[in-house]
Amino acid sequence: MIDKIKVALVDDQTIIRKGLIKLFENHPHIKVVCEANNGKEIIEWFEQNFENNLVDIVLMDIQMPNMDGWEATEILVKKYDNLKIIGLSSYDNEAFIDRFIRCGGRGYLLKVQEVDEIVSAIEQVVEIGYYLSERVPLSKIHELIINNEFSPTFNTQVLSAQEIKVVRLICEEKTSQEIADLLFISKKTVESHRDRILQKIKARNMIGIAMYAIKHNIIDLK
Amino acid sequence: MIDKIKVALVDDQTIIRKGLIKLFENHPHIKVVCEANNGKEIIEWFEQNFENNLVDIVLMDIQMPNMDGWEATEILVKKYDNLKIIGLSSYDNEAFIDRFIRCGGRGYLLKVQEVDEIVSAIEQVVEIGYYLSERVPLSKIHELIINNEFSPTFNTQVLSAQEIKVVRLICEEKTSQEIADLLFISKKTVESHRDRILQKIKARNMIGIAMYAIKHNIIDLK
DNA sequence: AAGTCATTAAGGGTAAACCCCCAATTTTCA
DNA sequence: TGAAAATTGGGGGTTTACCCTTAATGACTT
Repeated sequence: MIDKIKVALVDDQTIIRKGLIKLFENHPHIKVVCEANNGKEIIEWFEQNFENNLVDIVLMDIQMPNMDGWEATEILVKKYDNLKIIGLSSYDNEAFIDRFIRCGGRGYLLKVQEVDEIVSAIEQVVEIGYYLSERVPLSKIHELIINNEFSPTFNTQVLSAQEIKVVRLICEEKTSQEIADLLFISKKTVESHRDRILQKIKARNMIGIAMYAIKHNIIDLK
Repeated sequence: MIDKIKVALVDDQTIIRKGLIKLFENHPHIKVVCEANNGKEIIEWFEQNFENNLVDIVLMDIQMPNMDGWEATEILVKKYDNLKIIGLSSYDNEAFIDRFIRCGGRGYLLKVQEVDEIVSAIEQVVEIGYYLSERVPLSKIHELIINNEFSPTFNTQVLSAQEIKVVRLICEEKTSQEIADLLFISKKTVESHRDRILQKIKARNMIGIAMYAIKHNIIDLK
């Protein structure tokens, strides 16, 4: 008999983790070999436990404290060649999916999808290397392979590191002068950054920046 | 032997629903008698199935399409006296919790909490009528009972209807003049509203208004 | 009947945001 | 290595946001 597919679960929501474990408990093809609360934990687990092929598939939540699913996926696929990671998120957001695939993810599942879909996604990734759905069509995978983007590039393709710092401070209700003082640059530079951000994301004003920041997970809602 | 506690599950995420059902499958005190995808579905289910005491406890997700958990809770507790509803959310947000308790909820659980906590929350609500935690302390329940607020009052206690209209348009990157034209009032009136909103919610600028709107569910992130 | 609050509206002032222009330096990448 | 992008900074302009004040009307409450 063929070995079961060895799956690692990464999700901060205990209910999801424990629920999936129960659901896979007597499954003929799938075995859960590891669970982690967040990105940091799964990376630590791999550092302590990685021998060849201990894990085939990681089911990775995206929104997590202590390292999100994008960052963790980026790090893990770089380090462990055979590892294939499937995203698992509440948000059907194209920017989220795009970023996840660019981070090296092989598929993207929504938490509203049926349990059977998760199983077939896992099996499909093991068999053909990626999971196709309406959300991640073949054309997108193709495009990414052709453009050699099947490896980490951040959502910084849009905003640069400094621009993201400015965005974060704007979202904290800071004025340009205050941001300038905090970043040790001139007010004029902050204004340059702000204007460039507005252009890049096609926003009219700082409200648009705030909305963009939330949608693209640049800031946390707490 | 005492009857099992009859629980209804309301959550749009299939994984959560199916996971909880599996987890409660062989539980000695708990029996899942109904599952629903959203607020609308659970209300329809009750309309079709309600005979005395078919359900003891509803585990109600808050963020759902087709009627959220607040609205559904408000409607159900009004209609079915013995029904007790526990909130189940991803967000540890005081405004969310407050609103849920004001809608008639008896407790609030986070999806990151342990499965055992869910079980004891259910048992506690059956025994003493509400579930206490650090998030919903006794003082808050007390306060609500004393002020006779253990029934629906909306988050409109803070912002008025017109103010909320202004907030929504601000979040769409509209200027005061544009909002004035859309609401058929003068620009100066819009500025009055805006200034009053800033005072009420203790914000410095429109970014603060946008953040408030998101946190308090005045606008949707889509 | 008095008080509170929502809604409407206005005057006037300062500061900040917004929108062009330009340009030097450094970093990054093909 | 050479081009592109990021980072920095400035001049100068218009518009908007922000902050203060006042005030009339209507609706709801005690």
